[in-house]
Amino acid sequence: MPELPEVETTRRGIAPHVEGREIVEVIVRSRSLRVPVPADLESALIGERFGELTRRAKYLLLPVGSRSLLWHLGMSGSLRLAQVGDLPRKHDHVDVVVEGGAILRYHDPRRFGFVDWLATEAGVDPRLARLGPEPLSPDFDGERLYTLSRGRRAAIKPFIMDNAVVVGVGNIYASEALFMAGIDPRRAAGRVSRERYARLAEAIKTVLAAAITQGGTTLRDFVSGTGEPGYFAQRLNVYGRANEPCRECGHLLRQVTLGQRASVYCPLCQR
DNA sequence: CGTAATACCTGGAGGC
DNA sequence: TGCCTCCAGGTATTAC
Repeated sequence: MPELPEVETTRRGIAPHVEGREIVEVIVRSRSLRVPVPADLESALIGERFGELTRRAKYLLLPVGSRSLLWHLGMSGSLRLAQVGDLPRKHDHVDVVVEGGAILRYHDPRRFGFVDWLATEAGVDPRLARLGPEPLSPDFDGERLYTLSRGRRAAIKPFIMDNAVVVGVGNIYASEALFMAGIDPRRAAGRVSRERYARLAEAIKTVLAAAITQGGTTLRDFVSGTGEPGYFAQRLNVYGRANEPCRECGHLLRQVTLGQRASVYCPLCQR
């Protein structure tokens, strides 16, 4: 479900309802997420207040007292606001109830996501330590892509989805950015020019920023923290459109598999 | 080191 | 209706 725009949309939706609020109850219905829910989660959270919510890559960081929660939505997770009295549905694994009656409710059918303590001792949390730059920051540009890609024979699409290269670019937005930049997703990363990488970096920024503005992409059931769907799906040019006509040239879009992921592209517009 | 394959888990869609 | 296979927005680990 969530790539960077969906996680950012979630953060923006829930932040005003939980920041500065005291946690009054924690309900864990299933502890078996990708990382087991910490045994002390309930006891450690009650009585603390949420600090300012931030995001790094597709991770949400929620400060509580002297520590922070590291929350990842995995493939099918969502973090939504509910109210005391709203009955939990199947796969609603964790509720964090704050003063005033708002509930931060974690739903995740596939359980690829997790909530865990951010490591504080011994420096940086290993899950964040090796991440590349944020795609919307000035630290990310075509020059970085060009430099890191020299000598790489793997396809450019899995290359830009590598978190060590740049974070937050998942299957949807990698596909869309490559279309916008006119680059064939199968092309070897090391065989793309500096000029084309400059264009690709701009395309990644443009696509992600537009998706955030639209509230993310709702394919099946993504909803923001406040329950609204994202409207970027209407803007998708290639993702999910195999065998449909290219919006630019009319040629039928083709699907191949790269790095175990479906990749749709236009054989005429992308070279 | 880079690259590819695999594993984690559930549910929806489509074929029969 | 049911059973089967395939596919899905992510990431960590393993094996070359």
